[in-house]
Amino acid sequence: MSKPLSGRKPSAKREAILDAAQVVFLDVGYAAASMDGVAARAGVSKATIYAHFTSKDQLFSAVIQRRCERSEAFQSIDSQGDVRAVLTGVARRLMTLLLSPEALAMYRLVVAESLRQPDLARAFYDSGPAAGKAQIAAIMADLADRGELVLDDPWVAADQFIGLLRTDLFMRTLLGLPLRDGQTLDGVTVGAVDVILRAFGPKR
Amino acid sequence: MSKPLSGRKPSAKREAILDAAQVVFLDVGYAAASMDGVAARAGVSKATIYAHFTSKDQLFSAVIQRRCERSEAFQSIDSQGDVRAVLTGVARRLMTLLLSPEALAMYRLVVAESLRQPDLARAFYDSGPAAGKAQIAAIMADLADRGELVLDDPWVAADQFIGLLRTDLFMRTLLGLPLRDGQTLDGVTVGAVDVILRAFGPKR
DNA sequence: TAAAAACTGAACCGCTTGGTTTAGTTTTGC
DNA sequence: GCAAAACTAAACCAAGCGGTTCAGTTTTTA
Repeated sequence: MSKPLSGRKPSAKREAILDAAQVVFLDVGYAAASMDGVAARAGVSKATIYAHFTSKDQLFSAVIQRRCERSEAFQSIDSQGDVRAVLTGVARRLMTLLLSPEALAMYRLVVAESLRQPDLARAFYDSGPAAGKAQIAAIMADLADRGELVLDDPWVAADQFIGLLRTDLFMRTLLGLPLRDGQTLDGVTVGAVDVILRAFGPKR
Repeated sequence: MSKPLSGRKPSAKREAILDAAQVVFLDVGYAAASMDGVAARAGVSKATIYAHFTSKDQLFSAVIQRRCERSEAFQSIDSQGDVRAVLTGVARRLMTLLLSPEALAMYRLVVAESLRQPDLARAFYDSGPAAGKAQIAAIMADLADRGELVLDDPWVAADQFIGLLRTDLFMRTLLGLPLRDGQTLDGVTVGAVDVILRAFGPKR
């Protein structure tokens, strides 16, 4: 009858609903997900859901927002050490993140709904691609300061580095297609680092 | 009463249905699109749709397939001339294709449905990303033969070249977010070509 | 011109959906 | 220990969906 307006105190039920909704949405997609399904999975009555969230849209949005806030993909990367080693570490980390089933599911969802729910697209972009790029740009700027790289603009370089990682391997995985023979995470990683080093390495 | 099994003769109604379905699907997404809506837009009765297509799924599939078959993105590219000019031409062409509203809408759709409709994902991949990559790889192989590039594997290089183009600009456009200041198609194009030339150019 | 095929439009079916309500039960806070 | 708040289960609603049917009209074809 009355909504728990109580700030965002992590009510147990509320969390259960969000957890269940996350699973259902990421699993079957936005449109195919039903509120009854979410309620069942959460072990909660449908009325309770509507006591916490005003609509399916809003629940969906809350799910994505929460997942976004939680992502701390690149905290604590040490930019010390050999350039190649640093870049390889970053690349491998980003690759495993990009290729993780949850990240892919989320990407599929957000991309599909982005035009219908611009706020969501923004939230996703800011806490996903933009945040990652910022971290990588910072690292590359560091390397440039140490003279290990020669960069006009670390942001552009970071952008290009990421692009070199999101290649065919990513596309195939995203689409659920089998990988080609010899198409490996490490292969792509090494290839990208090679290109970056040849393009921006100090040895000229 | 009887279905026009007549091969794939381009019946006028059939085309009208496909056209309308394409607009509707690409516009509102698969789930949100209704057969009544398609019928209305096609100026056709719903029964006629079901005389030509067995289900919503199949209609959707037919729409995507048709769009895929039609794409002849890179026919007639001359790999003669200055390396930089050739690469820039290719890049600009690919960028405009990638950023076109229809291509983006299609990408959103297919990515969203890929897990539910694997055949569709495959068809899209083969006639889209894979076909493009093949064309670009061929061009790069040409350039390598002429000694303008030094490549281990033109396929890998093509993959990386494409990756360098599908960067932040693409992501933002895909998500419907406004572009950053100074974020232009030409900027990305030039940047990608620069990297490729520095990484694979002959002057060492 | 006449039979066959394609098409219409609207009614219709069964089902699911998002969302609400109600009446009653449990949990919580003080 | 009690009142307020949270929750439940189930019924319920209106709407929209994919898909079918059908009686009647138009178009094709030869």
